[in-house]
Amino acid sequence: MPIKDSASDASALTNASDIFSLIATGEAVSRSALLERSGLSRVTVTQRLNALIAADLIEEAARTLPSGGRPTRVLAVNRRAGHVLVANIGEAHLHLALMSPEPAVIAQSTLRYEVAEGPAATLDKIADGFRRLLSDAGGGNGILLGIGLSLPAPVDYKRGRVVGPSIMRGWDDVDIIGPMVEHFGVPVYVDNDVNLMTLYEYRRHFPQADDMLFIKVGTGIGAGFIADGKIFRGAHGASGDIGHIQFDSADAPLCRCGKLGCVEARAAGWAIARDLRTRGFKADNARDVIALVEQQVPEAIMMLRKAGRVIGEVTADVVSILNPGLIVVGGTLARGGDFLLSGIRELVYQRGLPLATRELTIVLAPPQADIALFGTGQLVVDNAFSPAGAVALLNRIASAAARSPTGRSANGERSMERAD
Amino acid sequence: MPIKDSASDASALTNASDIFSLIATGEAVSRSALLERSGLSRVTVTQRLNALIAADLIEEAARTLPSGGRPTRVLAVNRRAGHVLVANIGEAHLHLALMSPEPAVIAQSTLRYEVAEGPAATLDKIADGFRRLLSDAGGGNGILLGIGLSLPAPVDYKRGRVVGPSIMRGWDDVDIIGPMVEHFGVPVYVDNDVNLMTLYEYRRHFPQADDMLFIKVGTGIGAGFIADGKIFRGAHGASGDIGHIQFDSADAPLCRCGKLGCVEARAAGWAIARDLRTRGFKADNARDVIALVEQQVPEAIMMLRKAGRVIGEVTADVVSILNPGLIVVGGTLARGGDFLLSGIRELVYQRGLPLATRELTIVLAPPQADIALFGTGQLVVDNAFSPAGAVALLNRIASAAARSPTGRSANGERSMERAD
DNA sequence: TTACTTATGTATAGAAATATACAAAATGAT
DNA sequence: ATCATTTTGTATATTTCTATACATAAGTAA
Repeated sequence: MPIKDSASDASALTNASDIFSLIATGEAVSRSALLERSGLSRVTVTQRLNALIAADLIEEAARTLPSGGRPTRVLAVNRRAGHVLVANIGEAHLHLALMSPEPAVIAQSTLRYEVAEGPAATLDKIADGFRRLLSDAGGGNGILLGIGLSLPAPVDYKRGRVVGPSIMRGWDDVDIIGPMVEHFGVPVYVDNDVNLMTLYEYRRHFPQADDMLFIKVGTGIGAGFIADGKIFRGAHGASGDIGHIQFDSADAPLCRCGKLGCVEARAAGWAIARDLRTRGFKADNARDVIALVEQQVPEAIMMLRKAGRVIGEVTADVVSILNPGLIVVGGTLARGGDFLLSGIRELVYQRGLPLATRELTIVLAPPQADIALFGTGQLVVDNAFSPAGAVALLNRIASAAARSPTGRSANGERSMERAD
Repeated sequence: MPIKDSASDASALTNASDIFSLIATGEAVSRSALLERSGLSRVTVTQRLNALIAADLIEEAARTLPSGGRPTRVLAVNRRAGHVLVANIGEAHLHLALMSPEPAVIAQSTLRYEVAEGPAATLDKIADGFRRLLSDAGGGNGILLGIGLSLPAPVDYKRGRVVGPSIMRGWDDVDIIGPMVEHFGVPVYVDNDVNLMTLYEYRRHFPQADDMLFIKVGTGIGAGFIADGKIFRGAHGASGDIGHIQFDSADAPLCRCGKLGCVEARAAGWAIARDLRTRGFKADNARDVIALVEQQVPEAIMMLRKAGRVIGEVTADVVSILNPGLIVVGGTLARGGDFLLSGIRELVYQRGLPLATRELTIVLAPPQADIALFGTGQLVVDNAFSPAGAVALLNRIASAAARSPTGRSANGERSMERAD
């Protein structure tokens, strides 16, 4: 009865979201793990899993796990099953990428732009860039899982909007998700770049940490926080704004935010560059500072050390308040290594209570470019593979299949073959 | 077929945890809401709900909700279905209570004790006190939902142990849950008192807030934080330790923790009492300070105002880091009202970025004694009524019924009556 | 090779949940 | 009083899931 078969297959597929999510999030990598974690019966798991495999969403990996008996077959999301589109909006350029679910870059492009262009034109430019990436890459692989945008501003994540005045002039409270959904009809996520860097460091390098503080020390200073495995965003998406915590002192420098004595004005890339310029060096931003440090210029090294202690002071406060188990220091100035880190460590261990610091690890982020972009990809994939996201995804696939009566997927025959 | 009926009833009851949890947490108060929220069919919801009503766990409230048609019947947990036992361990006394699920006190007692007695003897003393409360109250109502302990020390909530050196000398890393479970065979929860005060303020007075910061200003200073509706506890349960954040200054006072310039040493009840004594007043703790403030003693008022500004300084940092939407100030010194609050407000709005403070509300906690004790009851009830807790609870009820073949509950007849 | 172990698939009967349809109840509005 | 409206209960046939049992697969260790 081929008709009934394909009907039950389709329902098995849309009901397979729990199975899919367990595999995709790595919570269960084998059939037996699926049985345990899902609480479903062996028959049901087998049936749903077969539907996922027939639809080419899940595949058996080549490797197996030793078990003492028959080796466990490892299940994984088919990396050609889907892709994501991400954009990192900087101050002077847009960095776009088509990514696989790992996430890894399939294709990318960089576009010039200025904040002055405003949100509508910029979002159109991004949509155009996305379409070009897709067509250049032959349409990508499989289904478009979702779209992500990284912005250098506070973002109300739930509403997907920039909140408050920021570098992104003209974007305050502008709807970003709406236009992008209209263009592509897939889930769209928007977040602050530091949050996304934090997410990527966590998921890629420190997945075992439950709580993690990420400190970005670049031209500006910001922090992101992972609590209980999730990004902590605060009430209005403005959490982690440690750059503008003030310290009193006689010579408190003026910050670009207009206040006196902010951490940024004492320790950010722009502040160090400012101080180096007064000493006759040529330096405009964090990259110039690091270049001087790498040339072993004593003044630059001294200032980086001093910046470390300033950041350490505020980090000690953060440690008292949040009690993280791990602190990861990234951003351009983190390339300065121990010159930056030693000062942070010094102040944190000096000021923190023994309890909060006795099992605290402070490390440098492994050097890697474009962390925010990868983090954006990770965010989209995490959402697509979450239980709720998986439901939506499989519904999307099912309705797409219903519209094109040529078959459920590119592999209609294969599913027939399996169904027998 | 009465035999089959009662068997299917029993299975309907243990499967009813999802329904129970929805009602108990207030997520669904009517049958139609249950249908929507659970995603189950009408028949299934009706069957499970009947099992819960037959077991006297859920009842129909007298009031109904207008709907335009037939009024909606309101469902609620039968307040006589269960009770909790809670203990607040202070520095010189144990405060025990038997509570209903609201939570409201059914019976209570206060026992003298000293920290020097050590954990084993203290836990025995608590268990004895609990048993006396139970027998005095005629065994409480219904099933014992769980037990909760509030401690004036950092607690690793997941492990249920005090972590690090603290006022609770001798308790570091001692198993608390094990002995109590052995005594009573029910779930046991242990948490820090400030966290529990935070939980109660949130659930009772500000349930609509997603993110909330609670600052306790008493003899000591501490903070608790609600993130996304849950207590945020940090990696080792030491989050919220704002009392020992340091500010540099020429005259930095010595803190009882051994460091210089801590917030506590400048603004806590013990520090104000210390300063009042040097001026010839008699004051030992926060209560004495408030007594002087209420007598309009100018020096006391001045010092409370100053303390407010110190707390405001550290609160401004917390706001930058966490970006809460609501700050609630409680503890003994909060009875000082605006004398304390104005300084906090002043510094927070002065130092915080516009974005973080533009929708920030800072309020006093409504005066109420024993908030920590109520918070402990709330914690136990919240856990018992959570989806996972409801599963365990109903299993416990089912196995208790299986052991006593006289009936599922005290109301066997009634369930028969309903079954027909 | 053979025995042992764990992983995995499937047939069958039975249990549980659903969809659908209808009926009855309880209120306000006309 | 009658009607419209919403809530709530239940009977029926059907679908879906489970439990149980058995069979087979694919390694390791003797």
